[in-house]
Amino acid sequence: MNQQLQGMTDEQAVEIFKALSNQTRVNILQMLKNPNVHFGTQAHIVKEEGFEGGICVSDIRSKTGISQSTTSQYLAILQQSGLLETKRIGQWTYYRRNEETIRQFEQYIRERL
Amino acid sequence: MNQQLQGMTDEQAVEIFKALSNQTRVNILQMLKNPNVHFGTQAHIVKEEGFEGGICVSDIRSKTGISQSTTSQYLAILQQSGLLETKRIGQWTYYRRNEETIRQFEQYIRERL
DNA sequence: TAGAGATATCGAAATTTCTCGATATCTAAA
DNA sequence: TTTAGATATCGAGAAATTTCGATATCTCTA
Repeated sequence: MNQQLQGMTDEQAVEIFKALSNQTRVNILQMLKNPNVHFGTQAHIVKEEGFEGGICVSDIRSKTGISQSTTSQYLAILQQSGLLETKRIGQWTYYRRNEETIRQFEQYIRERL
Repeated sequence: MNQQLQGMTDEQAVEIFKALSNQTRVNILQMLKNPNVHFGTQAHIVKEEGFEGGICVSDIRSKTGISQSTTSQYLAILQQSGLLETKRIGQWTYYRRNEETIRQFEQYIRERL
């Protein structure tokens, strides 16, 4: 049975709940929903290289009020849960939402919770 | 602006994420979705007093493999987050899902996350 | 190849969560 | 009113999370 039919496991869902059990991490996910609104024209929003909408760590940090190391860790937690995807381009690491996981998470809540 | 239009706050949603960041508590919420399936005919499923579908703490405990005190605490966490509602009838405390909160939570995930 | 900027990782202290057994409280029944 | 059963609360030790500053690593450029 393939992943499309199977959907998300309970374990994956609990990892996502853990990732979201922190207001700052929820805020990060929400800000990345509309990068153009939350990050100004001076921000480095990726428009090429097949990673459109990606925002670099320091731009995200400047919106959160937490330290650089905590920002990096929070982004790793969100990425490991599947909610974000990441790509290194040059010296920057860009993060953006993984809409496919978010869609599966919505489906889990709707059908399995 | 009333609650219906306003929807759930970020703070309420984070409380729910915390409540669900534990596999046993997720299991409890899932079992309460279909009490007749998960709790046998010997279970005390409320059918009167306006609290249909409610299950008492000891029946829930017998399905979870955790201690009585932990079961009681987990149910309190779920109730305080709004996911469960509770009613004392005689010497039993019954818990059941609060489908209205769950619906608002689904809406939050869909529209705000 | 040395330096600067961006990000990741490490180590640690403070706080929170997990989970239990013991005990207290509440209710019905003898 | 004493007892028994159901549930809640308390106190505590172990584990996990939070969050930081310091430091390491990576990449571009001088």
